[in-house]
Amino acid sequence: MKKETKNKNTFERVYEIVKKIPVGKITTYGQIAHLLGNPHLSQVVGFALHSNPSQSTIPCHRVVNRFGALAEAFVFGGINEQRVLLENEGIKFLENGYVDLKQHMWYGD
DNA sequence: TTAATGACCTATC
DNA sequence: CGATAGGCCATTA
Repeated sequence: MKKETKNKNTFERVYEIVKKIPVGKITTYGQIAHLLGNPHLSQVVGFALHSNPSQSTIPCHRVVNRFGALAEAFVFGGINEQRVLLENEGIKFLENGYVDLKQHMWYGD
């Protein structure tokens, strides 16, 4: 017996939010978790992207940690690849290799 | 099946 | 002020 089918899990919630990120902007796991209602869901957010069931649909490269640094573990072909992707969208990187959160930090809608 | 981990963040001592 | 532990959800072994 299945339970309710329209039960939207937090996972899908994360996907919806990540997919809603406008081009040229980025967000952090904590921000998404906060939008979900629990700031501690940040772990789930990272896991959602890790599973990446819709890698082609979910711009994981737009999601960075709270420091504005990209997760070196999730880079598909190298951190450089991600930097190029973000720069291609108009995101500027700092000399330290971090993203300028003050410039592209996206706060939900 | 149970158990433990994980691309994290926040709160507390 | 600095460091530590906890927490939440789903996936994987």
